[in-house]
Amino acid sequence: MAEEIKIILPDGSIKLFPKGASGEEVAKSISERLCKDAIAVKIDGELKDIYAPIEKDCQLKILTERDEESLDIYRHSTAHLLAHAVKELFPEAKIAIGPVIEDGFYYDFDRDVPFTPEDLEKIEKKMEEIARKGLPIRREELSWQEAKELFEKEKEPYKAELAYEKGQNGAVSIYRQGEFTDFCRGPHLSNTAKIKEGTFKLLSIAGAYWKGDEKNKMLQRIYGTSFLSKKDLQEHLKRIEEAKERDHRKLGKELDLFSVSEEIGGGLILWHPKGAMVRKIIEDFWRDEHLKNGYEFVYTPHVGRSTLWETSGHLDFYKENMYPSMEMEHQTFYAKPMNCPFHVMIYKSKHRSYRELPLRWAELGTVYRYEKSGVLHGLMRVRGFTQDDAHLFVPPDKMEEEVIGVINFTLKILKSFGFEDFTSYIATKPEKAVGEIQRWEDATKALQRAAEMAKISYEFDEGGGAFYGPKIDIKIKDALGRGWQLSTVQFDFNLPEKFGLEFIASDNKPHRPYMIHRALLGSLERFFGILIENFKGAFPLWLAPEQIRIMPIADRHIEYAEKLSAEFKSRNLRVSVDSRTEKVNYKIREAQMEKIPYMLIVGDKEVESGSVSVRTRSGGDKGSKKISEFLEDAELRIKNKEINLD
RNA sequence: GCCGAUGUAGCUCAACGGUAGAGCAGCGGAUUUGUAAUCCGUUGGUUGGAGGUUCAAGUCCUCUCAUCGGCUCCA
Repeated sequence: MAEEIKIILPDGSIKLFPKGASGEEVAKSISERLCKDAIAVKIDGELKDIYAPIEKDCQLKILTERDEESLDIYRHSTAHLLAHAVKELFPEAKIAIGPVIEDGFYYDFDRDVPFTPEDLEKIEKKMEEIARKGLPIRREELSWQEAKELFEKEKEPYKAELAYEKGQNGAVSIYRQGEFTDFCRGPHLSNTAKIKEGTFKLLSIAGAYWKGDEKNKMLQRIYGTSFLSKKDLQEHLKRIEEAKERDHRKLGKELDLFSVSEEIGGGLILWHPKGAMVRKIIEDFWRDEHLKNGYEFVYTPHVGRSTLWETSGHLDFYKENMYPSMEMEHQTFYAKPMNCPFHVMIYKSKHRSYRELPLRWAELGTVYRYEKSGVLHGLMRVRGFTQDDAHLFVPPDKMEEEVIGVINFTLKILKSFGFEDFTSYIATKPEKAVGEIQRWEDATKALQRAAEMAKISYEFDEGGGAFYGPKIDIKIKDALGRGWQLSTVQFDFNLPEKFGLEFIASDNKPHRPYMIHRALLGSLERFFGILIENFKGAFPLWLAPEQIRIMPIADRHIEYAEKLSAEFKSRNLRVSVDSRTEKVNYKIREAQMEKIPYMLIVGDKEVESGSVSVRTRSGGDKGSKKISEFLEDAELRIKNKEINLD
């Protein structure tokens, strides 16, 4: 009599099966449908292939489309299908790795001839063909030596290398489907036919270094994605389209906000009047809030002598990110990549007493950094940018309080721009670091406490801090659910040391202050880019470069329009009059495309009754309103920084 | 920096190795208009830059710059 094993299902029920039964059989015993839908199984919390024999009593869960883990398995099998198709079409291509990533998967290949977009179509067709064949996908376990030998025989050097590396902890596994064999941990779907037509798509081709190392050979990466249903894939493709529509580079051009000129150089931003207006409003707000929160402002130069950067250490650890030097009268200067040494020099300009600490010095400081040409990207990654920087010099006993204050201040500012969803990352001490251990621990703890007090979620990035101190980075989510890192609060144990910063405490002895760098918005360029994408160029009323456009219907209404305009301007509203001899439809269409929040149409009726006909960019015709009524409403929305107009 | 793609009028895009074109914008004129494009006319280009192949180059080749998708890196 065959030995029996007990299988506990998620609902608590227990079933008996002969030893060596598979998840597939268990599923079948429950229903045919479940068996057909099964993607993989979870045995005692471990993901396994659906056909894997079960050798002992266990808890078992059959994963279907409804389970979160299923999508990754599905994608991973799609990646194998991709590699399989490529090998059939281009046998000379060597396969490297093909993992699942956030929105899909990729597979790296080594092939002398580059893949073309037409190749992608061919590969996709071949994938469908292989899927339809319904090839069983089967796992095999073997020693790493066997695996290495196998892949060497198949002339797959990358796989052989992986077999050697991964094999150092014991046995490894491979998966076969038809003629195709891949080195893989699994689990996988049980059959290529389980990958349904219309659920996957190849998206792009890109270069990628083997193992992500610049020194290694560059391989060709094919990106793709797959979903458990056609509908999910379609939705994802729509999201990609939506992201394209929101691209700040596209909108920046259309709305005449900024540009980059080849003549000036890549990564150097020209802020056009409308973009500059938004920036001015952000800056004004930023300054006002800083004043309210106990900051003082400083201004510092754009360049500084090499001796400064030697003392600060930047020429040691940051040189490859700095613009090359400038020589002048036997002295060497560098454009600043950071503001901190300048602020430190202000600190050092006289003796500091504990009575004046903490000092909080803020500056919208423009810095220049050399970025490799290939990484430049619109406003998001540039070579000259303005940080909303500040440095805090804090006595140890006020350190924690100060950190909590900074985090709260940060969140308040971010919320003003309509961001609500925050996550944070606390980066702790890396192996190579400067500063006393005690200070690292105290500072890290303070960051953690601040995150807790502010009620934002946080994760530790162990060892992820800079060598000079721990930090907390705050990420926001935008309207499309994409994460962006904006704020950062970093301790610096290096500069106070290097520059010998001190303050005289009540014991009449010199002590070393804590120095904290922080930026709330990150840089004005990147922040502006994020705002553009988040709002799809339709800035909230308080930020809109032009808030109101008045549209007289005929020439005889211009006088009235101008009168209104003058009155609005005197109340600090940003308004213009479209007095061209054009139809109202024409004027509206233009204003609408410029995403102007309010359109006020004035004709005979309005002139007579002293009113305006209000139209919003989002809600269309709002009907006629008394001027005072309109003003009151608009001004309230501005004051409250409301995003909605209707 | 590396791999690949792209670069044509202000913008969006056409043009088999054989005279560079369209729509929009701009400009001129007509139209005095009620909630997303009124009509007519018209200007505009060393085809990113530099070399080369060819009787002939926007088109083919080399170099270079920029942009795009990634890699590495990052505010």
